[in-house]
Amino acid sequence: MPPSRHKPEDPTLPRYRSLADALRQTIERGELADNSALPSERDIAEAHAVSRDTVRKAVRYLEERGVIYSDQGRGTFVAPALVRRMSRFLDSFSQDTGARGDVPGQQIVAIETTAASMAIAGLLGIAPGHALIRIKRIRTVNGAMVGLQDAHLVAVPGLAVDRAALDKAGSLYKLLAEGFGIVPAEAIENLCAAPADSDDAALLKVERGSPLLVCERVTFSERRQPIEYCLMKYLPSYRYSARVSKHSFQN
Amino acid sequence: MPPSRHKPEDPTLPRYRSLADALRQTIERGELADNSALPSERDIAEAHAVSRDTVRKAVRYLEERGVIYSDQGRGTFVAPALVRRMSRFLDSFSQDTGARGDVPGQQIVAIETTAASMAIAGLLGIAPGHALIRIKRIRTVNGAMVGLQDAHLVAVPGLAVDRAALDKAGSLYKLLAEGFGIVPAEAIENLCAAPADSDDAALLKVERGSPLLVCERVTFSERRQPIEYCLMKYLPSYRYSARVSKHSFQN
DNA sequence: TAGTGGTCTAGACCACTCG
DNA sequence: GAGTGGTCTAGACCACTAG
Repeated sequence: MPPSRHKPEDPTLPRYRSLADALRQTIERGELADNSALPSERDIAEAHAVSRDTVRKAVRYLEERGVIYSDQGRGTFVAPALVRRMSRFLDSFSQDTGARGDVPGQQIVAIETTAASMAIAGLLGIAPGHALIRIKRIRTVNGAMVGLQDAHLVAVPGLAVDRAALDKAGSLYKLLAEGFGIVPAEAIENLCAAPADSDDAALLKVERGSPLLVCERVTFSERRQPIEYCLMKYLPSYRYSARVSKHSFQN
Repeated sequence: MPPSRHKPEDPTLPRYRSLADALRQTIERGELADNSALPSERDIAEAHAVSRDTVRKAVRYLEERGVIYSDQGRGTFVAPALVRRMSRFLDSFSQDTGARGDVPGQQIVAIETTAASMAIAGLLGIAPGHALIRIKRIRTVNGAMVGLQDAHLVAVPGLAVDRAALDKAGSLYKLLAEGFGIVPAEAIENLCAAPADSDDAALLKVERGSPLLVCERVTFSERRQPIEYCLMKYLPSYRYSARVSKHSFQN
């Protein structure tokens, strides 16, 4: 058994993840220009004393995240910075904007218990009238208002959300994860434009009828149980970003 | 060598893809309920006379598309229909709406050659003033107007787009692929709400200032060369859908 | 023709879940 | 403890690209 000189920072991290992190760092350090070729998978395997299959896992991991791309028969290449920086992930508003170097904030408008309407019940796969915890907030970035979030949590025994706990956690998802072990794994989102109604206008301090970006989200737990329905309305200053890849399509 | 009863419809399709298609069909036929467990990977491997690794590739393929999900130590399960039907893919407007059973259409407003502004040049990684082919269209679904698309193609030798060819192909991406071998592989998108300006208002027959969903897209070829910048403005009736997964995030 | 990524195999061990 | 998915290996062959 050849002694591996590979020293994973986190001993629990699988080898292909360590390798992927190492490769990503090499790229982000600027040692490889955009669209330049990485060493071949066989060379990387030898250099890091791992099997080629492990290299392929690392390569695939980075490819899914838009960091590199492979061409059969040609090689593997560094994705242009514009693509590399982009990756759409399920994340709380707080982490999402935090990752851009901005400071997220919130003003809690209301927390109340309600009953699910037919529309929301249908989306969440629960019975109409099922208890929901509704959390309405104004979101801010660097102190400036950017939009409203109206979350409807599926009430489950033991789940309780109050102002103090939410303020302390700063993020609803963080509170759910750390306080109740509820971890979002997947979500579907639906976006469209819509005019501000009187409530929106009052809260966001814009005129009634002015344009808002409306995003509806249904979030699922790791076991694909519906967690929440969230209706978000953002001012025009807010940007929603996505990376779309051909591989997501079936051919 | 045990005789495999597996008969791939397309002989060029890799085994894991055939297997994935077979599994997907089993699910879509309704033989497996939402959140019910699939057979274990080892059982599937034996049943289909392939190695477990091939099964894992098929499982992963479907997992990425939101069709199934795996839990370590528990098993692999059918994703709920709501998630299953959702997958965001890079596609032409035509295929995108066609996949929903609607009939896409277009009215070509203008096709002209322009010079890249600094803003667009920066996004596309080309020099300001570089030639662009601008294609402005009104998009329709089932005959009803849904929005505007203003595409700016990076001009390359031999590339020519005219009304007749575009009308015939029906889709710009189809024309690019079949006519010029230019195949989009990846794109980044940026969405926000904005009020209609006078041009938008006139073309879309709405009032000036009424809300539109604005989507900016930069598309890249398989070799990550910028292909186009496209500015899209949609009426509130248009829905943009996305599936967001935790796996896209780095932890 | 040489080198690349893409697929496939057979086997091993680990981490996790659950009865 | 039995069964599951997750990782890893070593080797093989294929499909494709390029000089």
